[in-house]
Amino acid sequence: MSAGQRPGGRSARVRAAVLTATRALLVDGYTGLTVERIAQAAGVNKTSVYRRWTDLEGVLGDLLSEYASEVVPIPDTGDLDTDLEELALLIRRGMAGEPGELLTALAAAVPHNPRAAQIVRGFFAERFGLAEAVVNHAVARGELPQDTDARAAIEVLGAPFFLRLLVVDEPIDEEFARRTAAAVAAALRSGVFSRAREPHPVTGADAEHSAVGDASCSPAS
Amino acid sequence: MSAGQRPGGRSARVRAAVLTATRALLVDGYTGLTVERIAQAAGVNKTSVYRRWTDLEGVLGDLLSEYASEVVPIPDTGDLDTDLEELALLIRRGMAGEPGELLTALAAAVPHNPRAAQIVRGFFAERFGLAEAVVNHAVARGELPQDTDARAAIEVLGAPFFLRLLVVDEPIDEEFARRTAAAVAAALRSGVFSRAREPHPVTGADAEHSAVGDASCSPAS
DNA sequence: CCCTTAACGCACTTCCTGTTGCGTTATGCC
DNA sequence: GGCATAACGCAACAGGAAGTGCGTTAAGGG
Repeated sequence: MSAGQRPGGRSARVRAAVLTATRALLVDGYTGLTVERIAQAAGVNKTSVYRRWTDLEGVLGDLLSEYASEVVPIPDTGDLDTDLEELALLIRRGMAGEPGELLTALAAAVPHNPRAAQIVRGFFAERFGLAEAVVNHAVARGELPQDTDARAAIEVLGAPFFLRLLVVDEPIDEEFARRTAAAVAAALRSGVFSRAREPHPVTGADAEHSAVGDASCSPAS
Repeated sequence: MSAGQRPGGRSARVRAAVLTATRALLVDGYTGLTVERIAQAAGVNKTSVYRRWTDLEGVLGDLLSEYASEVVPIPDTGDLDTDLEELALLIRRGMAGEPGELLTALAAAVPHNPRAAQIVRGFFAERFGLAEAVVNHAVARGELPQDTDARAAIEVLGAPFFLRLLVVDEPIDEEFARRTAAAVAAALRSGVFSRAREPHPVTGADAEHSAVGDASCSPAS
């Protein structure tokens, strides 16, 4: 197998040095992060960085893909609430340090950098895809309707974290994570995420709100 | 009253020209948007732009504050589900065109521009604050517990929209808006957003909003 | 109508990112 | 060990956006 061209010591060393330096620079903020600075911190010439990654976002993307390749244990405790809560806490921890800064930096580049957009979207697609298992397990256990839209539920679960990370300046604490998870669990149980959305089949606790609209209110004119 | 220094025709004209030009440039994407380009499109020298706004983000912020000053009618139909759904559709429409591009551009600048961060956060704080009324009205009607955290609920409602706007590349359609609104409604009813959160009273087969029935039927608004 | 001066336009400089050409190093293979 | 060449370092360059000094225009009050 041809591993690139010449992956011998030096190339690997440069790559490692650059990624390590980038990580180090990321911890104290993305502001002013530039290829030149990274190269300097890595003890490498910026030309090498441009040659290998072509872009600042390329470096960040490479770094992100390292995190993406880390196997995260998707919770599977046999209980939907517990699984969602642990998942939320997992997301929270994942955003706490470097990955958070990394995502912030890449997300900022999305509007004017197609490659950055592709990288971030790919990351999300993969992570969300994995997380769907939590919902699908509950479906398999019969806790949720068969036609539950797992993807949509996970999106609602993850979104508040990113709002806080990217825009709002409020802490992403455990309380926040637990509450968000509980909200999604409640929504799931209500049947809102059924693809053919009809009032809850769950627990036979009929009582729809859809009844409100039709019969009782006959619009006069 | 001293309106600045000399608000006579020219200043106002330049200001209007710049903002209009910026709007026009925003519609076909934020990419490559720069002070120089705006000035050129406005038939104005870039020096004037820098003097007045000091920054590209300054111009965008000014534009955003115009949108912020537009009065949006917070839904108040007497029914939580309807209110939330209309609110979601309002958010959707608000993100459809220029404001969406505007928020995207400013959000991208947040990580490396404190002023942009302040502007965006201020915008969100105001808008979210207004939207809380929808929840608070429901509390006042007795549909929701007294200690419901309106802010948290609105955050969960709005977040998915921004995730799609800023990161993910999926359409923000009406179906999406309705589903998100329904999810938040379900979560609210489950008591998840009570500040003193107690283990689910969920699926309160009884706890029906039978009270809703009459209120929503207020004839001929 | 004139005078003061706020606000603008123009040309220029500065700064920083990203690129290129070329000589140098050291890897991988014989 | 020696050779071909991938990969790197260095320095100079290009391009574009931010910022500045100064002369010019026109608002607004007398």
